Amino acid sequence: MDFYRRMAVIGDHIPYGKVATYGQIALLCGKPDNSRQIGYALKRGKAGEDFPAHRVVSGQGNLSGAAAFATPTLQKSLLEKEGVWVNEEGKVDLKKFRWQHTMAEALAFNKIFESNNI
DNA sequence: TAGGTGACGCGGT
DNA sequence: CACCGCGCCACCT
Repeated sequence: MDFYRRMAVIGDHIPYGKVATYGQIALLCGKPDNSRQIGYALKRGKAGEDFPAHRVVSGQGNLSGAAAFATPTLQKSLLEKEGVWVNEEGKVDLKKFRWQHTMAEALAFNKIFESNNI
């Protein structure tokens, strides 16, 4: 199974104006313990150019920080542009803005993985 | 080949 | 709240 290709599929479905956590994406990829690999993949562009990296935050709602983007405030501005509030600490309220993916969506991803053999 | 390092997460102290 | 420790694993030294 191709973790990064699965990740790219998920990235296509993270809704505009919502965020997903590393762990959530790892889970949807079928590897619940591989949250570290999500960060690694984003850093190296392994999930493709189209992946909405700015919509990925930690399990506590923290943005990735200055190092991960071209400018220290890029992720924040990208999120705010889509209506996601980011507080002074560089954190988003997950209760409000986390992508609440449904079980049906998770199953749909599995079907996509299956039919594409990834 | 062994050991260290992360855009992480969870549990414990 | 802060700071461990551990699991995880692709990639470096």
